[in-house]
Amino acid sequence: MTLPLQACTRLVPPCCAAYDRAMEPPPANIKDVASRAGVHPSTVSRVLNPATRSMVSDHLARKILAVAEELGYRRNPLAAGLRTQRTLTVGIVLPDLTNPVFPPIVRNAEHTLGAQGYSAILADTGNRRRRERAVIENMKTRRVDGLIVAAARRKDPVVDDCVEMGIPLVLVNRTVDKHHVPAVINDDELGIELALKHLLDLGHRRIAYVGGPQNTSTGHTRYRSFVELRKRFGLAPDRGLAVNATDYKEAAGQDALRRILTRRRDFTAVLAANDLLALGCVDELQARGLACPDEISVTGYNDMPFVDRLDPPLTTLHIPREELGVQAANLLLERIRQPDMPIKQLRLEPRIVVRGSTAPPRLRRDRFSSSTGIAS
Amino acid sequence: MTLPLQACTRLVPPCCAAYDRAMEPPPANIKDVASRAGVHPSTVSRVLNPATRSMVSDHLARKILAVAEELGYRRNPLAAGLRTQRTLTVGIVLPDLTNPVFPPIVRNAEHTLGAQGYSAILADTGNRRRRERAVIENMKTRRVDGLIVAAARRKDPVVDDCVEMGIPLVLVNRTVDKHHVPAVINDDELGIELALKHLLDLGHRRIAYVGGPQNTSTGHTRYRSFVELRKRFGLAPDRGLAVNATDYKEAAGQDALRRILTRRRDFTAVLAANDLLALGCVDELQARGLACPDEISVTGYNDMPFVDRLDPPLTTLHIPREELGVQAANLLLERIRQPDMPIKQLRLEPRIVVRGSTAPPRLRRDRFSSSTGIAS
DNA sequence: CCAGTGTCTGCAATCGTTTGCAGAGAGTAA
DNA sequence: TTACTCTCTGCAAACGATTGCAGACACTGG
Repeated sequence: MTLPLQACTRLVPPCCAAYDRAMEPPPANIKDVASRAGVHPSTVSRVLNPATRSMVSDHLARKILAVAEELGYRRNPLAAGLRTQRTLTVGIVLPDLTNPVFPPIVRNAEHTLGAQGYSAILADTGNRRRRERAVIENMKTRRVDGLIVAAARRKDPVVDDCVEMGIPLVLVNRTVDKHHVPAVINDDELGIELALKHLLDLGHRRIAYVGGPQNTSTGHTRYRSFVELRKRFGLAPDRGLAVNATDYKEAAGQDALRRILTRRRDFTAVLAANDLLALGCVDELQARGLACPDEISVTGYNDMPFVDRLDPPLTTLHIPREELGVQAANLLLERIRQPDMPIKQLRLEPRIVVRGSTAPPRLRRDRFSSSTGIAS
Repeated sequence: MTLPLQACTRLVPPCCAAYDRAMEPPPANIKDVASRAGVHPSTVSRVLNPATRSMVSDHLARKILAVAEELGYRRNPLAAGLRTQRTLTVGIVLPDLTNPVFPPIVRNAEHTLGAQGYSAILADTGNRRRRERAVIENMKTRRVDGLIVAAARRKDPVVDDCVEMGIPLVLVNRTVDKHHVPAVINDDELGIELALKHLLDLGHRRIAYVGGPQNTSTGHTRYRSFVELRKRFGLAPDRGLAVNATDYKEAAGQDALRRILTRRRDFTAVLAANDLLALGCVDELQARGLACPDEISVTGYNDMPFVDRLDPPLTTLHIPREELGVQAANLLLERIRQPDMPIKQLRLEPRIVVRGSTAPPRLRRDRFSSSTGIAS
């Protein structure tokens, strides 16, 4: 006869686990509950798992639940995850948490995930591809059940890998060029149309465009929409009035507008692809002594928190940030639970919020022609 | 003789694990590496673990590493965590991610943790105690190695529990009344002193105070500092000019100032305990047609992103947000690795940033006396 | 009384690592 | 040759839960 398998000496954990240093006993085990209730661990497991709960008689189940409660039993997610390959954990990957667009999305995603028992592990890539790859790799080895990615590029091999490996994944805010990746994004075409219409309605005709990085779907779509909508609205194409920034940051926006201003000064409005870019534009105008909106109007995109209190208050496109987070989370949960559902893409509608940074154009011929001689 | 223990049929995982649906083989495990290298799994484990690496001969180690590389082996953190009781995971608990103070803290904390192999589980309590308890409970059952808590109340039983259980924990931004909890906070006394001095230097004498919730350490300390510093600077105590808001939000700040304004109108400046409160104050002034800073100056606290571009640009106290995150993370790592080190509290110094919301006071006697009759 | 049916519970293997212990083997000294 | 060290590697028992399988048991109908 070999050693008894269940020699009941609970080994003290090998290293300095937290409860090792306190007086606390180790948290109760499924085995503890079982022996206290006089049943087998497997029965306890079945009672505690909603899906198998019906397998055990009501009377016994009630008793087991009582004992579990009494002992303060908590399921160990590591052990369970090891066995089931499910961790009730999802990864959230952001390009830049300090961009005020993202906190509301993250917050709402986290809430709705949490309500279903999922925890969110967060990573900020700082807009760097290397880091994106690294954090997603890390999340994969941590066996997350799914990913919410807000940092996607249009061509994103990391995302492709995840899709190929069958890891449930939902893109939010930005998407990739390939179809068939679930995503919750904004209707950027509509957004640009609203902004452009607004400017046209005010009477602007020469409208500059400061776009976002073309390797993001938002940057690309907004730019393309701008170009096409100009055509549709009967404006002549005018390449010189559009510059795409390399980054969704103020400095990049300022830089882009500066590049436009070095060659042209005959526009009366700037349509920016993002609030931060718009702020950069406002900075550049200010630096050159051009009044906004009196001389040049500016519009943004995203309606970040606090842009309503800026000087001037920014006319921009409001996107349903909370909704983006909630929907992304729900879509992900759906994919986790039913991986074979057809792939959904949600496109949420922005609405324009008119504030102080836009106004009808004023004739600036004089100023333009007089300043043109000394333009650097 | 019983069944051979290592019957080599890898069981297909019971449920629809990700790689189950793709063509991918299951990721290599330590046993695969071992058999491919012709050694025992334990040897592989020792090679892969830096602490035990020296136990195995260099030659063999090199070979094993090569095989691991070749098979694309990745340690399974669930299994390792189950065994070692360490998860390389820490929880970050926030009161409100949409408060712009927190993203930079989180971001930097996450980065420095990530550099050491730790992942961050994020939870936003929405400022609710119930949720705080719930998320921390959840993190504990997930066996996080430590916690960074930015949502602490002055009396916080949840925090006490963690400390008592010996779970490594670091408070950030806010602390608790009890001593001996590691924390990285601001020197609020200094901050209030700088703000008050600034206002005094400008010539203000009747200074209202809009404070934060008194159940937070920041709210409490800033209020107390304000009261004491008034005394120290020779101003008579004046209870009627100070109101503490119930929340660090604009609406609460506006409300607080409204309450002051119903009884008093003889102050020339408002010192707010937080930027959001300050914004609320500005709103209230605006609503009453009182010009800021011409009639009443306002100061904030935190130097949130974008308050420099507001109308008016907010005079406020800049806190080293990035530093807060980095230091909190480092302090936590230190505590995780050396739980018996003496407890540290870091107090970082704010500096004042003077902007457009403060100006010298103007005599408003006339206005005050004329309006006092019709004050609601 | 027996066979058949259905419900409930227990058994034991398994997920992938870690680690105390012991044994294998090489080397040295007597 | 024997005994004794010392270094390195293997063994096997954990960690805590899940689950396919089969057995126990009660009950029914013939």
